[in-house]
Amino acid sequence: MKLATWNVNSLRVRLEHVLDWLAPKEGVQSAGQDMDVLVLQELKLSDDQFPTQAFKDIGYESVFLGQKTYNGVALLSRHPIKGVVKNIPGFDDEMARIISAEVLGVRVVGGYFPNGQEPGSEKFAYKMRWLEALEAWLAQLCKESAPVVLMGDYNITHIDLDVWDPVGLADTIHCTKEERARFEALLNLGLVDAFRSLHPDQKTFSWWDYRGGGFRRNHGLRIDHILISQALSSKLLNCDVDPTPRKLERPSDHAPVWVEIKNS
DNA sequence: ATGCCTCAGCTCCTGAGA
Repeated sequence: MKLATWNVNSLRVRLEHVLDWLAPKEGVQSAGQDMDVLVLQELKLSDDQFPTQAFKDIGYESVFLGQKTYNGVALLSRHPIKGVVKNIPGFDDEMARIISAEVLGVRVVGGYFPNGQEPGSEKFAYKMRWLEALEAWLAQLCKESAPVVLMGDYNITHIDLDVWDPVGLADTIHCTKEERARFEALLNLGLVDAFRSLHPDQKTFSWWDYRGGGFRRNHGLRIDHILISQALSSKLLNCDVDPTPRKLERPSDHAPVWVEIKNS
C-alpha cells in the first residue's frame, strides 16, 4: 500500500502537477504512480470549486474540506472511502485543516497543521491549542483497532537534522522546543516517523523557501511528515521525499512525501 | 534589508505563508 502527502499551495494552480504525478504521461516514471491514497493541503479553494471530476478521470475518489483563500485539505483514494471525519472532533475550528477517512482498513488522517507565524504570537498560541487537541484525538484513534497513518504539513521540524541552518534558525518558528515537544508527544503515542526510521542520519527536506533561491541552494526544512502506528511500522518498506515536482515551472514550495507499506 | 518569492482577492496593493 502506498500513501503520500503534498502541500500544493493552491490546487487551482497545481492541479496539472498533481494529475501528472499520480498518472504520468506514457513513458514517464513517477513516484506517485500506483499511489493508493494521497492527502493534499492548502487547496485555497471552496468546496464547490474542488476538481472532483479531474481526479475521477484518473481513477481517484476524493473527499475534502475546502476553504476560500486559505487552508483546505483533501484525501484522494483508488479504493472505497469510509468513515470520513472533517477537522478534529470536539475542537471548534474555523479553519479547514483535517480530512480523515478509513481506506483498506487503515485510518488515514491528513492534516495542515497551523503555521504559528512567530513564537509568542496569538497564532502560535492557536498552534499549541490545535496540537494539544490533535494529540488527544490521536490518543483515542491509536487505542482503536485500525492502524493509523497521520500525514501532512506539520509545520514542525523534529530535530536539527531537519533544518538547513539549525544555528541561524534556532528557536524560530517550526524549530522551537514547544513545537518539537508536541511532535514528540505524538511519537510517544506509539507513532513512528516513517522517513526518519528508515533514514536516521539523512539530511533531507520537504520544503524550500521561494525566496533567495531556496531550492537551488537546498535551503530547506523537513516539515512534511508521515507518522504510522506500530502495527504498520513492522511492515514499512520505503519512505521518501520526491523533489521532482519542485523542479517544474511554477512549483509548490513543498515536495510530496510518500510511504510504502507491505500488504498484510 | 519586516527583504528575497508566490498566491488570493472587495486585485495594481495587502496579508499570509514558513
